[in-house]
Amino acid sequence: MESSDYYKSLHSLNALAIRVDGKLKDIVSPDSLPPQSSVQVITFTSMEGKEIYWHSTSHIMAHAVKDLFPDVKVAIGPAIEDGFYYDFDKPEPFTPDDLEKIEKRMKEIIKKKNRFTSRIIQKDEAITMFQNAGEIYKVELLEEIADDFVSLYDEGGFTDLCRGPHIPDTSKIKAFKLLSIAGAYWRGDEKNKMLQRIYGISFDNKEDLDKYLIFLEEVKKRDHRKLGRELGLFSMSDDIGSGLILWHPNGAIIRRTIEDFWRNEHVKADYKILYTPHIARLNLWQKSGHLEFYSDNMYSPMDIDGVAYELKPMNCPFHINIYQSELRSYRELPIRYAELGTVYRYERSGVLHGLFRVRGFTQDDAHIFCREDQIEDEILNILNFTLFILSTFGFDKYDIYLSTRPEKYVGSLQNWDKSTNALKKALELKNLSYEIDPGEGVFYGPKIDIKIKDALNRSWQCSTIQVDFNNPERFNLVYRGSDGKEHSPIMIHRALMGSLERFFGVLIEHYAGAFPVWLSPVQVVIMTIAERHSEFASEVYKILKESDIRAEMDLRNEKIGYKIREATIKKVPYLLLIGDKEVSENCITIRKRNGENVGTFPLQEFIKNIKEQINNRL
RNA sequence: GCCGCCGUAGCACAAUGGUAGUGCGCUCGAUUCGUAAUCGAAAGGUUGGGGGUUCGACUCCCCCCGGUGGCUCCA
Repeated sequence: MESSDYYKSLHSLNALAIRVDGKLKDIVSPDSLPPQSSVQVITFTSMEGKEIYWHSTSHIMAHAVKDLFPDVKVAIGPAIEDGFYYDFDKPEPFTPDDLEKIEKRMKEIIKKKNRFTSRIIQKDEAITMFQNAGEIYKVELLEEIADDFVSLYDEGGFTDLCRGPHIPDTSKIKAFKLLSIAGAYWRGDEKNKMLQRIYGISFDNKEDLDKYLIFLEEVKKRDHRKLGRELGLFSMSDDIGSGLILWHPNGAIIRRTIEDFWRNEHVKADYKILYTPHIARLNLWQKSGHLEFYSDNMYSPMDIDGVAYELKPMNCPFHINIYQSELRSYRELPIRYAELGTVYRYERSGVLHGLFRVRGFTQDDAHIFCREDQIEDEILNILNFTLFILSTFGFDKYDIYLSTRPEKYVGSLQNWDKSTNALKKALELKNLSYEIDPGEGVFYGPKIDIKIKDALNRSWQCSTIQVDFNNPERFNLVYRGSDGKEHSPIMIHRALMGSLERFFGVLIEHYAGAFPVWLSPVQVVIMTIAERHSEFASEVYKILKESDIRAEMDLRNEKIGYKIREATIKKVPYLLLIGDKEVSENCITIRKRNGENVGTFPLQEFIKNIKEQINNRL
């Protein structure tokens, strides 16, 4: 929640009743009430109201910090998606040691069963109070509040400017943990002073905390940077540079498989596949407006024979150029150009993160040029196509956002309304629930962002569908209509996976490195018990290769247990064991990476089976 | 970019300012052993780079490079 929102509705809270599991637990009554007082009832059942627990815990943390470091100034401390934080202004950095001390002090406060009480006071009175206490950040917040009254919450002598609500008393926190310390700008603005933020989480029982800590362990285990190295998928190198990805053989196999699938499906969906250069003359970027609107993300131009060229941060101008290479008729539309286009964008060093945020990446980009009357159908098509592609990779849950007109925009209000409604209508036709992100559209048009949810229910921004009024105008795009006159086409940008790099990173974490068979770099490892089985194993290998199955052989003079362990760690879906029995019966024994011993079968039966899985993209 | 933390062999990690080590992996040798680690040997390092303090620096200080947790931004 934005800090401004956070305090915006301070005035609406005059008194608070708290119910837990339907039973009235507490009424927090203010000492003084403005004339128009009312009672707000908050009902929550145990951790259903976890934000309230988290918010209350952040107060307790701030209380503990003030106890231990009286000179620290407190800023804000809200509940967030996973836990809470509080920002502090303290000259010396907090150390991990300090975290332990703070935790210890928090436990003492919790034990005291301090009641959370609220009171409403005059804003001016509050300002004086916080000014006297030296709490300059609270004063700054207070000064922005329009109302005459504000609410304060107190717990054991720690008083904070706060809208509430809170748990009845500190003892309701049964388990908590402080997780990390990080820098954060006051009010999120880098022009402001950097404060120290402590993150934490809390629960009303210990088991849930343990579960959460296990979840964090699982997140660590799935980290694509760790798995990327262990499985030979990708790397980055100091010699090459930050944010630039080397795709190793196993990663490259997965990428190629994704690309082949992507291209085939695009051809089926009547897209034309393009290839375009990585650099273009600076003039082009001037014309497209990128130089004006996007230069912060672009690299310095290079000089080629006295002409300035620029590394491409986007593919659109190239596709537009191809559109313009001929006169277009209304009969041709929609024209759908798709490209796995590699772009380079400057990203600040601090934001780079594995495959999730890089400086060179390949977008699964497409630009659709259509008539106004086709826009709804096209968006619906794209939406269907997106959901199909995503579900193929096991993503069936999404958060969808519709971003509307920002303050700085190009195009007519009429166009904005029309296309925003088209996006809305498509979402509603598909019966997809979405949230509106007001003012978060791109300057050139509204967009739909789809955040996919992975196996751990974490959200990732990948797909985006954007309507563009800017480029058709800047490049003066036209088509000849049935009336014989020139018309301006609508342009839609879309990326389904977003970028191959980020999508790959998400895939790695989603599957925890255990890719489905069709994506697995190595689908089968054939392993022998003893050296006398090598010949038979080689025959099996040859047949599998001929069947287009990605197989490897392990003929080493090692124990079978060792070979199994190694292949299992590499997350190879099928292990084929070959010993005396298999040779004499002319079959193979199958073991899966999850440890399941499937049994002994004729090779052809296995091939038929695995091919079926691969063809069905399982 | 900013704040904090980190940088030691391919990987994971040790080493109160006093000779740089362990495990895994790699290489070699032995073992031919049926469902997650056979035994042994050897190789492998200007401790990210530069400068300083010190008789002596992996260790302390400064600058740079890179990574990392966040802030902001985003595919």
